Amino acid sequence: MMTSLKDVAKLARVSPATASRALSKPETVAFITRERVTNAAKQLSYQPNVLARGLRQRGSRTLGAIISDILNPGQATLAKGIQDAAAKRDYTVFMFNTDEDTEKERRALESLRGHLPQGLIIVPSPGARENLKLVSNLPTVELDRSSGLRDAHTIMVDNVGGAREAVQHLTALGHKRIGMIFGSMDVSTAVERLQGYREALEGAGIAYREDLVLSGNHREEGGRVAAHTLLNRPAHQRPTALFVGNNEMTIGALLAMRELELRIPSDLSIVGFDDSRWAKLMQPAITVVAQPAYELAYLACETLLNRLENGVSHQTMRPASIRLSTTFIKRDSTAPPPPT
Amino acid sequence: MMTSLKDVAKLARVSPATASRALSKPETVAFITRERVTNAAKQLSYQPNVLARGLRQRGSRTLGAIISDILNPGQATLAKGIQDAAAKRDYTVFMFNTDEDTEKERRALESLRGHLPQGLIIVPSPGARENLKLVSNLPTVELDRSSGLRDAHTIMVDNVGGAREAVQHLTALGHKRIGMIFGSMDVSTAVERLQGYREALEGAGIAYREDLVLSGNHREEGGRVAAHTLLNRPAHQRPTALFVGNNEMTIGALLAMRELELRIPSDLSIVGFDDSRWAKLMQPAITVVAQPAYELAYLACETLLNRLENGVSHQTMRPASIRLSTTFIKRDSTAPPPPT
DNA sequence: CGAGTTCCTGCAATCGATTTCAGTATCGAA
DNA sequence: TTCGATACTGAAATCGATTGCAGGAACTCG
Repeated sequence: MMTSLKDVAKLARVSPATASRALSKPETVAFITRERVTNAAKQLSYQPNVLARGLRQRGSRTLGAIISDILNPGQATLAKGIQDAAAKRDYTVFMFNTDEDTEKERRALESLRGHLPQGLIIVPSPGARENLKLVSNLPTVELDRSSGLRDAHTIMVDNVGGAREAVQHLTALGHKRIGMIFGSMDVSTAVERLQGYREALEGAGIAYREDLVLSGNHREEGGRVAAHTLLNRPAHQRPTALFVGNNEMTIGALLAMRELELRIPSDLSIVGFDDSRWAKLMQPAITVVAQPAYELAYLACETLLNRLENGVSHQTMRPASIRLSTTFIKRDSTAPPPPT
Repeated sequence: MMTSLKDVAKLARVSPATASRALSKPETVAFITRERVTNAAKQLSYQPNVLARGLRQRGSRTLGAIISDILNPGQATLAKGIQDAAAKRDYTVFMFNTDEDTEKERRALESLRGHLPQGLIIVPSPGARENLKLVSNLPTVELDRSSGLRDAHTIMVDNVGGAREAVQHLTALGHKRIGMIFGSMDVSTAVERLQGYREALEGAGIAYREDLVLSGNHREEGGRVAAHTLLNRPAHQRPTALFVGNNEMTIGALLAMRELELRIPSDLSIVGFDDSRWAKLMQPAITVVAQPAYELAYLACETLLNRLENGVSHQTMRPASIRLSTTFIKRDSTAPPPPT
């Protein structure tokens, strides 16, 4: 049913070769011939077969994108940014989800490989370093996190700075016992945010205490458990403020606080990482470190496409590492600590 | 340096033809030969070129999916359901976003067409009826909404029943003036939910009043404006309860109520359509009609794949229309109306 | 007018996997 | 021992678009 280039050529009374050139390299074909071909193509509503073209040209205008969890609004925003940027340059995207699962990531990469994408944008899972060997000569940009690969291009936010600013805000309010719930040690963003937390404490002359820092494993339930553990102590030992490393765990922390009947911000101040709809809808509205997720993803995709279209080899190009800065948004969930 | 089937064949000392058969139709090849081939394939970590295969077989194991807005958590859930179902059967998915824009939808379909997908799952935009002609012989399943095409397969929820149940809950509490914010008349779900609202009112012997029903155009801002208009009246004319047609508009309505300083549920009861994280996190938690979005999408994809693999022709198969039921979740945002 | 360009077009090869068709080897039965 | 059936294997065509190369026409310039 699909009309092929041969049909167009026949209708335009030229060879398939000429038809092909008329459509994709118009300047190499005489004006009048070109007209005949384009008309024929329009008349038959010809659509080139991407598979055939891709086979010959070794790769179609296709990108792979691997994100960690489409249900997380932040990641969904990344997905949208990638797609919009790709669509604008007339690329299509194969999108995969890993659910933070290294094995799923591997399968996604294998499946992707057969489609011969021109490039890859990935939010690397903890095991990405190994997995990415599967596609070692595919131009790749790492988004939001770093896999730790030596010559990778990465587009991330300034996690250290964002975390530092958040915790500085808390110390400036007079908090001394500030807890943190971070993701996990095998994800670079979590490590960096923890680093920012430590730097801010140090800057305020507050000693780092291991018992105030727990992993929440990036998920709501982990955040709830961690917060419960941190906060379920007598008032004089309990942290007076909490810094939470991502949006899902922040929800968990809020649930834990409700279970323990702690009030915000009178009993406890809280700052989250990642802004979201509900953060400003809550009462009180949650103070957060906002990330420019859409811009980040858009930029990652553009970076990749520029690299592809300039024909710069993956190998020779010096790895670029771009950091966008975060925005601190003060709302109503932070206040001076309760009087002792 | 993609390894091709020819390389595998050479290493296994067989012809490419045999190598191909050994991998895809094992029973037609002698055991010992098959072993040699599979070993060679593993050794070279051979990955078939989907483009070449797709070219020859006229179509790769690829599906198209078009959803309306990946940033809406409900739609993101649909995306995930589709992907999981497809991955389980070893299909890959081209995912597109329309942002409810008919023109974007058209471009997505055109782009998709060139990739020769085996099938399509679509959340139709208002203009889908026209756009879908572009791919008229592609097996298609409509998800969540109906385009109105005669012989379409659709997988939706029971919007009428869900809305009816929500409004019955309100009438049972004693509400008489119940407002509704619906999406728009050109989207089937919105029309059906409005229908359910009318049926529930009728069942309770309450007259339908046009001035209590406004369109919010599916978006947060539309919902806010509509709610503001409905609620900005003296207490004795103001609705005592509000039924909102989707999650985004519910957020808008909540913002409007905050602007007008109306308290939930003492001044006003509210029921939303679509459950979400924040609905149960809010204080008070919001009563909603929940949709089985993941199941819906998973089922849509399975339906499509079954149809494909049973080789049932698109034309002859009688159109299936599946409805899943919604779940009413009573939380704390509904209560009897304030005494007059 | 002839040689050298320039411009345009078509032939045929190519990408990688699948599949038809024909050919060889093996085995059982007569 | 020979014939036919069965089981495997390989050569070559095919899918649809692109592209290197060669050839013909037209045009320029001496």
